[in-house]
Formats: sequence, C-alpha cells, structure tokens
Amino acid sequence: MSVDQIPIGKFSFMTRLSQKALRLYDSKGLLVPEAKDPFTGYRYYTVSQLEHGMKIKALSFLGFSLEETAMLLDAEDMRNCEVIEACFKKRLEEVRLEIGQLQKIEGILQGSCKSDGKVMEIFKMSVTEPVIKEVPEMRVISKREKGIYAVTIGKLIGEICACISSPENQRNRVKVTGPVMFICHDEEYKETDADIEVALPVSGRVSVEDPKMEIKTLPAIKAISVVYRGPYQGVEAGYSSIFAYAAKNNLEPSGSFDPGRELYLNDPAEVPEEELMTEVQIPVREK
Amino acid sequence: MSVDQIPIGKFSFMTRLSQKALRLYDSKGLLVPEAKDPFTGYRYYTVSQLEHGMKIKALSFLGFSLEETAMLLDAEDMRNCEVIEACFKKRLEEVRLEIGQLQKIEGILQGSCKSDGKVMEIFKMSVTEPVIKEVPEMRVISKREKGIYAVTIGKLIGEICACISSPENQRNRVKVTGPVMFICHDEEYKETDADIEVALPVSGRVSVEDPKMEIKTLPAIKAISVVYRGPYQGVEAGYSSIFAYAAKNNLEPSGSFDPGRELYLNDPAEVPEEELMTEVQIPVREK
DNA sequence: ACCAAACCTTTCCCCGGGGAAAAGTGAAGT
DNA sequence: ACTTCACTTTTCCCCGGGGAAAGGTTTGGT
Repeated sequence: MSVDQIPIGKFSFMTRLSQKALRLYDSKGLLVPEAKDPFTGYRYYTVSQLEHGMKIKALSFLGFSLEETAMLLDAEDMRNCEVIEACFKKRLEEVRLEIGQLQKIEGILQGSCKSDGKVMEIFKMSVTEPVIKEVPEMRVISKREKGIYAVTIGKLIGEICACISSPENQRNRVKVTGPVMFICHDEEYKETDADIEVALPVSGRVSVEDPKMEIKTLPAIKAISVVYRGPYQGVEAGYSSIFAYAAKNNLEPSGSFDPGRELYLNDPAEVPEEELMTEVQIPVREK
Repeated sequence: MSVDQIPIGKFSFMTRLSQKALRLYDSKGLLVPEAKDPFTGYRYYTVSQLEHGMKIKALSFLGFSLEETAMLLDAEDMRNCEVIEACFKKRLEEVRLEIGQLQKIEGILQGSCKSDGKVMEIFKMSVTEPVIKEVPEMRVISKREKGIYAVTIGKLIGEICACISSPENQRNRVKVTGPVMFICHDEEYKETDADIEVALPVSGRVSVEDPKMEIKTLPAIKAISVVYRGPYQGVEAGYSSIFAYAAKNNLEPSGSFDPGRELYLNDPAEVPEEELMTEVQIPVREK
C-alpha cells in the first residue's frame, strides 16, 4: 500500500468518520475517494483528503444537513463569507428553538418524576366542561401566513402588536377589545406548512401598512367552547372533549366552512406555562 | 356517517395527529381503527379512541419512540407505575444530554457569528507540531467498558477517581503520577458501543474492589504525539495531523496491535472548553 | 502455493414520519 | 344516472446513517 492509497478502514480510523458515513459521502459527492479500483470497487483515499473529511465532520457535528454541508464547503472554497454567515445564523436560530423545546420537555418530565406515584397525571389535562356559545361578530386586525405553528403564531402576534402600537394608531385611540386568537384554516392537521391566521379584536380607526395585514369582521358563530389550562402542547385535550361532546349531543362541527378558533387568554410571558389558559371554539350546527 | 364511524380525515383534525402518523400507528398496532371496511380498506375511528390518540400525542411530544410509547400505554393499563417511572427517568437523562449537546453547538455558532469575517475559523483547530515520543511503561489503574464516548468516559473517570480516593488507598499513600487517559481499542470509529478504556497512572499499593477495575502496566511505546487545544469534539484535528505526519515520514501507525491514547491534560471543570488540552498519541513503527 | 483472517463491496431493513403520485370510493349536485 | 369533487387507499423516495447479510479481495503466515 503506497502512502496515498488509504483504504476505507484506515481512513475511517484516521478521520473518526464511520465507514458507513464515508460511503454515504462518496455517493452524495461530498467526499469522493481520490481513486477507486475499477474492478473491485475498493475506495482509496489520500492524506490530503483528511482535512476535507474533518471539515465535514465539524459541520455535521454542528447539525448541518449534508446538503448544507456541501454548500458551505463550496462557499468556503470561493471565500463567499456572506453565504456562510447566513447559514450559520439560520442554524443558530434552529438550535435555539430546539433547546427551548427540549427544556420544556425537561420541565414536564422533571415535574412528573418528582411527584412519584403521580406519573400518570401527564395523561390528564385540565379542561372545563364544554358549553355552547353564541360568539358575536367581531372587528379584528389579522394576518394570515403559512408556516410552523410554534414559530409562525408567535411571529404574527408580534407583528400585529407592533402595528397597533404604532404612533399613528396610538393617536387614533385604537383599543384592543379581546384576547389574541388563532384561526386554524387546515382541515387536516399538519405540523409544517400549516395555514395560520392570527387575529386581534380592535376598535377605532386602525391604519395598517403591511399589505398582508387585514382589517375585517369575523362572522358571528355558534360554537362549542372549552377552556384548557396547561402548557400549550396539551391543547388537543380541549379538542378531544369538544368532539366527544358534539358526538353525544348530535351536533356537527362545521369545520369545512367555518374554521375553529383558539383564544389565548393570558400571556406566556407573564404566567408559568402550567397556568396558561386557552379557549378552544369549534363552530357547530344541528344535524 | 354514524356517530362512531369517523374517517381518518376528521379524526386527524380532532386529534391534531397527521393522517400519515395515524396510518403508521395503525400499522404498528399502536392505535388501530375500531372498524375497517373490508372492501375499500377505509379506516373508521370512534369517539372513544380520541383519548387514546391524545395520550400517544403527548408521549411522542416528549420524544418517546413508538415502541416506548406502546409500552408506556400498556403499563398504564396495568397500573404498572414502576415501569413508567423508570422510562421517564431514562428519557429525562437523554433530554438533558441532548440539551447539553445543543448548548455546546449554540456556543460555537454564537462565537463564530459574532466575530464576523472570522466565520472560517471554525475550520481551523489549533494543534501543535507532531513529535515522536518514547513513552515509558506506566503502572495504571484502569477500567474498560463499552458505551458512548461522551457518557462512558466521564463515568469511568468518576469511578476511578472515587476508587483512588477511598480511605484505604489514602492511607496507603497512593499517588496519581500522570494525567487521566483514554485508550481507544476500536480500529474503526464507531459512536455507540465503542470499546473504551480509561486509565490513570498511579504509584503505591493500590487496592480495588470493583472486579472490573484492573491494576496493570501499560507497555512502553514509540508514538507520534500532538497536543490539541480546544473543545473536545474537534480533537480529530489532532488525529489528522498525526496521520499526515506519519505518511510524510514513512512511519506506520501500529494501530491494530497497540491502541492509541488520549491524555486529558487539564480539567474541564476548571478551564473553559476552548482551553482544554488533549494530547493524542498514536503508536508507530518504522516501515 | 495455499489457507484463513481481515478487509472490502453491495444490498436490504430500521427509525418517524413528510411529500408526492396513481388509483379506487363517497357524497352531492345536476 | 352521471359527473365531479373531495376523500381515501397504497406505494415509493427522502432525511443520516446503524446493523446485518452475502459475497469478492488482499494480506500474512506456513
């Protein structure tokens, strides 16, 4: 074996990349062995490829996908700093989101591990009795967008709040007349690319700049409503008790033609998440 | 559609589980629709299945695998609290590990995003010039185990330290004569189930309790050594520069017959991780 | 020169779904 | 009765490898 004819096993040992990973990188063109025996198919790497392998390892440690990794390495060759920086910032955002997510989970697990014997309580979320409500029509400022729930709802709330607290709207005595609500336009549940509308009831002469932001009147609806209390990701308990109630009382959720709403009754920035209150309203009609 | 003949679309809307997920749960036996049309294959769920669906959603939000979820739900039915608790504790450990991991990544990304223009520096890790060293033989206390690097090494170090600081060994004036080291018995690199030995040079009359802990003498070796400075996950830079040096100087790493060693020259509890020093030694012989 | 051990190759299944395509079916309106 | 649209079904490919199997190769020792 000449110096620059390193078979995969040794190269794996040198770079601390598994053989499996190396073969994958070969097939994706990320790290193609310098030589390949045409008969046996044996891969042969060179010493100069060590460094490249390590860069790949560093980037995938940071959680970049192979596609992004390839792009970053290209950009590095071209000294295209901006692309790299943008990509890093994006990843930083993602990582922070994941950390937040995991910390929530940690809190929940910790809570239920401490209070031993009460482990089962995870399964029970507190939900009020369903009631039928006549919800009057409402004038709202709203914006609709596609995205991921956890991200997009927060973003839209921020944008709407920023808008109504603009100097002009302050001067016009624009007032908020109800809690912020989320209107779910998807029939089927989907985590990504969900069709999300966030609305905030207002009164007064509102002016908007953003062309995608609307002032409109939500129709009056007859809905089954429950109030769910607890961390947001358990909110489906509210949905489930509504649908059970509807089935029992011979009502039909008119989902397709009038979307369901969620009202955020208090502010996650002010109360711990176990005390968050969310009202779920699903429009119904008699069968 | 009778009340308890809910097709998949509506059930998806009610439980906030995607159709894709529901079909998967069906095929795995986690949540099998109450009825299935034998001709068309249509799945029909019932209102009473809503609750079960929500439990699955809660557990998978917590990051349990489908297999674990199935087990947990079984255990809940049998009121088998211990199993549940054990499973939760295990998951809590995992989550904490993941959080730690992500926070490291966050730190690195943050560091390189702030100092703009220096984004490329990620790619360069600081490594000293390789040197050839005659490493003398050494009497060590060691323990060998299979596991995951990040977890097992720390664990073994703890156990060994606990052992040498036991009252009996203190009385016998047992002394630590060198840095703690990790001996890598795997030829190929593997992340999980790695064959890990941790050793600490000692002198004096050492007594051990743990039957898996050994007192032995590591052979003298001739090795290429570099000192790597920086956070541990960049240590492969050290390996890479060693192998490049070996190739250039016509030396052959005798990996298979004498394993490589890593010496941890300072303590992660005392210095920030950018100042961690790790010496890598790869035994060689002339070709 | 031969054998065995160590090494390499490819292929297929697994995780937990998302996305898309091709095809069959239901309910509703004309 | 017909069409049409909305719904459902299946199957296949994707992420980033880990694990295993079945088979060819190279090396080292005798």
